[in-house]
Amino acid sequence: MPAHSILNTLNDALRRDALENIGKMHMPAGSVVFSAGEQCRGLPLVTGGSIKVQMTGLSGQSIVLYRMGADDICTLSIGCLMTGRGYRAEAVVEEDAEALMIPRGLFDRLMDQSEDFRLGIMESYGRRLDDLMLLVEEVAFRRMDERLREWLAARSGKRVLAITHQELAVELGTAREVVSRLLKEMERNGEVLLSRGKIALPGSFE
Amino acid sequence: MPAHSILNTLNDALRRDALENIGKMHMPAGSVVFSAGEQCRGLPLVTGGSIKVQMTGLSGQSIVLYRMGADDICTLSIGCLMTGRGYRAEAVVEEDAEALMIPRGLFDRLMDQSEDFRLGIMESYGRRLDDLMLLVEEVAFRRMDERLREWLAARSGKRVLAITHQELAVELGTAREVVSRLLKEMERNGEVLLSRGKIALPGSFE
DNA sequence: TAGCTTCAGTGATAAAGTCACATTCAGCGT
DNA sequence: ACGCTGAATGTGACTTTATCACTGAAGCTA
Repeated sequence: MPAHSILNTLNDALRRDALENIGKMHMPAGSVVFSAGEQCRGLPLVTGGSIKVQMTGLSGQSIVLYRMGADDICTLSIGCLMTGRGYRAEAVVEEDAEALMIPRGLFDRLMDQSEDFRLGIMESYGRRLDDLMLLVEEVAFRRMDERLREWLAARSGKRVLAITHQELAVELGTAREVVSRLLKEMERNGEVLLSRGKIALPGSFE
Repeated sequence: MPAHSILNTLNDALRRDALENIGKMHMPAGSVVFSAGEQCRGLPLVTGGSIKVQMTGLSGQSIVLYRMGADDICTLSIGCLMTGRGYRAEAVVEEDAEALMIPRGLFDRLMDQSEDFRLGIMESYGRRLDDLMLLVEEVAFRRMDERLREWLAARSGKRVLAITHQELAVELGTAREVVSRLLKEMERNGEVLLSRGKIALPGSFE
């Protein structure tokens, strides 16, 4: 079965326990892992693919909070698991994803009996808090044109991005018109090449 | 000693352990609990007063992320404690505060041996994540005049707030001028009464 | 009371968000 | 191949927020 590094350090007894109780999930791109208000039924350990977590405000506008990929832990689920409150955000699969689902009982046993498991969970939590703090700062203080350029630069491995302006607006937490205008400006500068649902980055058209 | 509810459920052995190893801290208003980059030396359990956690961006601008009060746990410290990375934010005492400082070793023992302690830590983490997610949404999408009014309304218990426009700007993650203009507008509407370093709320001057 | 320092007010301008609508494109059915 | 339709994009007009560069006012201290 696809491994998750947090399981590597378990002793034989716990490993057996884990093998018996872990559920395996395959989720095709586009599927919704959980949505706002929903109850949590276990802790997902992501083993592959890409999942984005986003929230929708009262205003109806959405913003992407962070992504999960191979070897990530869905820290957000732990809080829901422990308190019984529903999710505040929703998670959508971007690239076909796989995850191991740890049910509540097993989670409690692992937390009780494995120091390394606890350590992994705590580290994951810490990283998530850091991410969110950085996001707050970015949203509050940074200029949108810089943030857009950085978002694109971070994905310059792909020569052509298949994304609409609306989706990009949700990534950055802004309005579609703002993204459209900035991209148009960038196209005039020769920084990108636009077509319906696609953004071609330099290197792909020079 | 001032209690923290997370310690209430410990059994006798752990309680003794705790009593022997917990450090007690008194911090006067204005003192800095920790600042950015600093290493973490233990987990603070806040038992009284008020501490604000804020971060300063690359731009040099700051924003208040959240506050801690009686019975709160400084979740942010756990990540630093586990990974050894420095704090990304800073914490400043607003109203004289007290906290119990749990050193790393004791924290590990409590996490190992008390299910309730673990539960308390996880719940605290969950709440903090929720807070930060809500803050992201607020900063990204809500109007500044509404946010300012809500901030003031949440403190309408005090008839007169002793705060400068600059401090208020940090609370909301905006510029001082913006706060000044909005407050001036509110004063024209009779919603507040301004004087140097003070904001008088309705009820105090009607 | 003169001089300093901090706090607050304000005009000008740029960036970003909002609203309303026009235009363009891709896919689909006939 | 043609025209329809819905989604995606373009854009003007206007408001809100951010930034810059000051001015003025309040309180403190020597």
